Amino acid sequence: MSSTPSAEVFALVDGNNFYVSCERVFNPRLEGRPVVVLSNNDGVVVARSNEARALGIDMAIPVFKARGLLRQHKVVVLSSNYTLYGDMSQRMMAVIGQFSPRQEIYSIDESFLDLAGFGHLDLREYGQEIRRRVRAWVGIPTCVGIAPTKTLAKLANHCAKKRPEYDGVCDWSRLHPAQIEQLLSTFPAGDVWGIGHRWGTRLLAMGIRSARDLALADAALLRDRFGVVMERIARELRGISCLGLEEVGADRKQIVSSRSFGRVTQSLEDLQEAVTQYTCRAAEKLRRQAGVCSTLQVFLQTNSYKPEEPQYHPLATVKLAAPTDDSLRLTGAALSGLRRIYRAGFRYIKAGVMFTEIQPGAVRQLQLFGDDAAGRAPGTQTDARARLMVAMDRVNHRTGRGRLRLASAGIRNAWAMKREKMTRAYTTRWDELPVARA
DNA sequence: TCTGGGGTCCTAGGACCC
DNA sequence: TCTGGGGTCCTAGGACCC
Repeated sequence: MSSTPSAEVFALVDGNNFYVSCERVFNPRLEGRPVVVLSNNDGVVVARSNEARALGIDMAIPVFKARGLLRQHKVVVLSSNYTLYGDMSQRMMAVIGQFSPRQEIYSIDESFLDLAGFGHLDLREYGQEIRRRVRAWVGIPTCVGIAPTKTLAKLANHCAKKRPEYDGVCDWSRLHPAQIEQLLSTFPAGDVWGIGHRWGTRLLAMGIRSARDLALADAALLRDRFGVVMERIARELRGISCLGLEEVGADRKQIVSSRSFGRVTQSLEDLQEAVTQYTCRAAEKLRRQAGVCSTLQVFLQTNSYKPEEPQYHPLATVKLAAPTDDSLRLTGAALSGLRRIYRAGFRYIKAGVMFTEIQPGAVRQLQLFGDDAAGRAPGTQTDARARLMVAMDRVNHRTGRGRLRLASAGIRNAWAMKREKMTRAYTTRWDELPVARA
């Protein structure tokens, strides 16, 4: 594939089977065994060891569908320990960051490095050094893909992982044109970064099967049928860099807190408890990034896996009088939205709260007609509230989430997520997990 | 019986304005 | 027969990612 020479060089470093690898660091007996890690609610498989993958356990498969395979092969089943994975991620990213002045942390287990200007080095050897250091210092096995565009770096990373001859590092620029040809033509278009299930199917229908087909496809046609995103992907496959490194850990533009219930509920009281808790959780995240929010959304969902039941997926948008990070105000707004959309007679399985229109707290607009203008010294009540929020966050951080909570969060929480089933056989493993301490 | 949660970006279409 | 046109803002929804 001919490509316009690009001055850019990206490395994509990612942890192999990251969640499983984190567990193995603290429990070496898991080495060599099939292991899966489940989603937050023990609902679906979100990580698999190579051994589990070889057994045909698919990613994102619901646990109840995989139960037979899991039992038959004595697969070790673990609930997610996001505290552990988050901590391991930070350590891993810090080590990887030593290898370039510019790093983008793309996800919990993936990081792009800017290696432009490192041309004097043997980048394959450099990649091996990254792998060795992360393995030695953090304990996580990684693979490295190096290429002139991020999309190709992802593809190279995939090759590094799947083809033993690369020994964990694939440097695109060191491949012969014939090798590149061969790699691209055997790589399914649907597996290219940015092509999901829907687009993959549509591409197939157009006769575009491989990454090579996609790279060679007519750009105007792609743009017309799919939009600029697809056009960019095709260009990136041709070696033309369209996606830059996004270095700054930008603040979230939206914050979501939502969760499925342990069992369906029809009661407004249950929903009020849930919405209160989700709003407070989102507000904590908002304060952590020192942001304020002026619009939020509340949504409810019935179980769409049961089409025979009446379906209702309402969404309410609530604008606040002034941007705020105050849990009480935000909860008041969320509950008013909830009352607007709640209808009796539906079996709700999930609720959620989404903060949108987030801005930095430093530029917060003063409320013209509100607490501050009500005859008190400016800022008095606002400041007291802010101090209360800080205190609440501190207590909850130290003593566990939800220790201090609003009354409307409730105590009974009959709807709360349960783990009874999955954990029946493996609940003890929680206790067996050594706890990582900084 | 049992199907995750938290993000981003882009686009189409309606409302509104001049 | 024929019913302005263009810009902007907002929202909902669709697609993708891990």
